[in-house]
Amino acid sequence: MSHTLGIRQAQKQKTRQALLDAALELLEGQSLSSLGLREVTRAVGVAPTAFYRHFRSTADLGVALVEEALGSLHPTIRTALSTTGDTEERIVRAVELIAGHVERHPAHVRFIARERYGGVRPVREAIGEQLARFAEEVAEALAEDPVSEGWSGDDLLMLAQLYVDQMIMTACGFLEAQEAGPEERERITRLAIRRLRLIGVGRQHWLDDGHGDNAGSGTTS
Amino acid sequence: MSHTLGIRQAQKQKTRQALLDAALELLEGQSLSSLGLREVTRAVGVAPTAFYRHFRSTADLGVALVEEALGSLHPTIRTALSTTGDTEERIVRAVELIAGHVERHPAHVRFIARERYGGVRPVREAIGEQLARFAEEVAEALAEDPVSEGWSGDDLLMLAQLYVDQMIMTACGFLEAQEAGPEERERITRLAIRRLRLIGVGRQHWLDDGHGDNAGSGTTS
DNA sequence: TGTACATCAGTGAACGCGCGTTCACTGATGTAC
DNA sequence: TGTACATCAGTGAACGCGCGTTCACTGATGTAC
Repeated sequence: MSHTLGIRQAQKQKTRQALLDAALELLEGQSLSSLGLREVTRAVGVAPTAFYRHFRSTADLGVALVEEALGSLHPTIRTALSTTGDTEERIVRAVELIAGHVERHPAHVRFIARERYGGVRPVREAIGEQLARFAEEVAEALAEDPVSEGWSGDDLLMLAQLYVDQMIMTACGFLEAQEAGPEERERITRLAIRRLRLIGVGRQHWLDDGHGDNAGSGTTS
Repeated sequence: MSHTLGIRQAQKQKTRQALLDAALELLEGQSLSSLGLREVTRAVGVAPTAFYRHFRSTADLGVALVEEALGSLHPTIRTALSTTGDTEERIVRAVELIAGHVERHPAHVRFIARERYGGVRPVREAIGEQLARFAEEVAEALAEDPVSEGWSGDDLLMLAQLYVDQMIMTACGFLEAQEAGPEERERITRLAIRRLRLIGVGRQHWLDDGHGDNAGSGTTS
């Protein structure tokens, strides 16, 4: 096997990753729009000019970080979606998975939360696109569920986006709780579970309450 | 009446407000953590040193902006809460009120969205505190509603926070829609209404489904 | 009303510093024969 | 295997520039008599 990437390529990847890691760490105390190129290279221990071998600008690096951060979130979402059991079990499991993800990748979560509406347009757009794709994936999984019978695709996507937004807000809650302590973490867990329960109750009675046929139409006859 | 503030005080207030206005405008394209003091004074047309007569730092100015931005949101919330009518009417009215607010104060909304999880701690904390107060206010209003009979205070606060978060996310949606066009605005409106409907359905069946007695207790017997 | 003094919002020069970007370079790695 | 040349990740000096902060100042406004 000779496609071992070559020493040069491997070293380049290593430096690139070091730049990404250093940037992520520096971003814990500031926003991407104030992150300096020299700051990042200084943290890594390379010359400022080396930065340009990997990224055009810090905004470009930011887009790479979006891929990394949401790439690490994707498997967690897929696991949550493939969980079996009754509604309550799946809710608890989902919240546990989010808590675990925040514990493993706090800087990723912070970055996404901070830059989702942040000051760097290409990064904002990259996050928006990825989250839209997550929502589609969630909607597909929801469609498999017997509870979703009779739901319009539009409504399923609406619900999926609601779940994705909840996931991110819960993750932000856990992030803030990290500074506080384990009892705050516990509080956030219980709060998130009850939020999901309430949405779940709404979901179960959506059609009973006559909302099934409003979808996509502007008026109700 | 001699408490007309005096020429000096009035002029000082005027300059202070000009600094706030200029900062808010500059923040449309960047985050607070990259906003420069000289940038702001240049935009206003005063010397950089004049800044210090009003704020200790840009973070300090940011906290003042939080008060301004959430101060402008407060009346909108109070109006939404005091709206009468059935559930559907109140939902539609609430979404209209949010849309109107975003149209009147887009920069305020953008600032809050951007800095809620932004890189400047005192600003983040100021926003968190204010939003918590909004949630309490919403919870109090919800408690008045006959639908809330039998709800624990904890659950009411949970629901109130959910509504506050929805409000902010809807506002962000309208903000993004401003760049797109009126049909996107219409889409966001319909989406937000359906989200609130779903939460409303969950709210109406919360007790039926046996969630009323879980509140505040860690385990279910 | 007029005068003498105090206050203080805004000035402007000066400082040291770190920024992003350019450029020609070096020397290890890769490739062709 | 050995040699000659090409590639290219990382270097280091240099640039012009805007930054935050300091300081002593000015002159309009406020106040006491």
